[in-house]
Amino acid sequence: MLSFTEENYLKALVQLTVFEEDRPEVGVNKLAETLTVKPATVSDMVRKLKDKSLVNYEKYGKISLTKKGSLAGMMVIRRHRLWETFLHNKLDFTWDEVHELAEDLEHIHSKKLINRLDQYLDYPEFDPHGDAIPNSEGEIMIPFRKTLSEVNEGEKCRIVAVKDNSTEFLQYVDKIGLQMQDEITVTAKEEFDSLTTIQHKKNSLVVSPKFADNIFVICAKCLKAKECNCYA
Amino acid sequence: MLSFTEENYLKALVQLTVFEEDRPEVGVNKLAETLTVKPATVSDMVRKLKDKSLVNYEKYGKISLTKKGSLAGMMVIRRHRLWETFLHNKLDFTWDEVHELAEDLEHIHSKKLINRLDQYLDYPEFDPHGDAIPNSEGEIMIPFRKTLSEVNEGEKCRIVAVKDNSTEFLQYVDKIGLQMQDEITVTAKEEFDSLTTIQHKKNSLVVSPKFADNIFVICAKCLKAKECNCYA
DNA sequence: AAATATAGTTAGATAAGCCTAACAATTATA
DNA sequence: TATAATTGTTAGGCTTATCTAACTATATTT
Repeated sequence: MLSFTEENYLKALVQLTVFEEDRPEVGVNKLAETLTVKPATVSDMVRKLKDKSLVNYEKYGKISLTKKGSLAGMMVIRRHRLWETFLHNKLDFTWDEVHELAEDLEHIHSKKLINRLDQYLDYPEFDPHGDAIPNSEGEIMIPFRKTLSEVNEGEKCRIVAVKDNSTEFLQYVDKIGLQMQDEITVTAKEEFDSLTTIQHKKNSLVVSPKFADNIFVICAKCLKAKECNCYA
Repeated sequence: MLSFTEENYLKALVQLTVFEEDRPEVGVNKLAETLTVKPATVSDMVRKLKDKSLVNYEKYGKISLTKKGSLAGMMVIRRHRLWETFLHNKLDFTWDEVHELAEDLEHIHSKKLINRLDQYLDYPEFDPHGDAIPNSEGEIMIPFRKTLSEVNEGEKCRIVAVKDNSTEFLQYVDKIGLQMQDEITVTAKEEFDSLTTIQHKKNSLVVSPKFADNIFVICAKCLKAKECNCYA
């Protein structure tokens, strides 16, 4: 049985090596930063995870997940995202409130519980932030998507997810009126200060690069995104 | 913020001093036994709880809850019983499965979460085992009830709760066909071996004293039980 | 009241997770 | 390539929650 802490290490590793970066390995410092602990702590812990065959690691080398570790991490993410969906869909929590609560709920281990919850929610594919929910085998759809920053001028796209799950960011998205599945068009990209202007419904909005980096979209051109899905 | 462990100590103390015994204090050994830890461990922990003003305690004395400790313990029990009700009513878990899962869920602290859950469940008064659920102020109805063992020969009563929440006991109750709110009549009490014979629907059942001690009933005579309720 | 039994305490250990401070290895750069 | 910067490791400490073993206080019984 994995501890609360071990699970958080594995979850962070999945996030860093599967979701965020394309390289399936990560250094001690990066992991420490993600978990807001000191590198010394990670050094110790990674040795422990290696002993349990959850990660591959050699002194002074990079950290990567074994199949076992990856599955365990993926299950934590499955639980997290299912609870988020429950809180949002059934208990009417706003999308900026659910992440923090799910940080605790994700550590409840019962497989039966989580599968019942999945059923109760009618097998949702995405959580309230637009992230795919791994299935009970730990497989996840990786949708073909990019950040708003990567969209070319003139292109039309659909907002499908957010990268940053912080309250501050999510409330800001609410404030300017954007919602998941909304269609937008990039009308201008300013070279000088990297501001992006988008057309959304009847309004024209100007967003910062920091903002645009944290919005995931699927472009009109590849709306057959479903066909591009793959499993991690 | 209380730790997982501290909460379990407080919960056990509420159970021992409010629900089970009438004396509002308990010894180190008894508490240790309840928590399945060694008395030495309790000795240490109780000192820590005293420092936090959660219990009253003097060396070699008895342990009792302060108002603060009692409220905290009651909230753990509220969370436990609401989660049990959720698991049973919404996720279709059987009554013998819910206790164990709720042991983990009860430690999720968010007051907002638990109050939303309460609302979602339509403010249930009792959990699946017939135990009253403390309200958001930590108040609880103590129903006027007794164990089946205490019922006199010839008396009619209604099953309202079980004392033992173990899978084994609950499955046994299921097996012999008893359900909460069922009416039964004590038709015989054998002096020699303390077996109790009850009439239940069309059947006559013989139950052991161990069994009868773990079934709570309200007698026909005092069916105005609601009027006898008090708050702890 | 003395002897015994029960109940409770203390001291010293251990394991998990974290820290700081000092050091070592690796990588980048002049 | 030598030096500097970055990255990672080790040693030693701290806290929480637990244990065992030895001891002490209180309660019961003869």
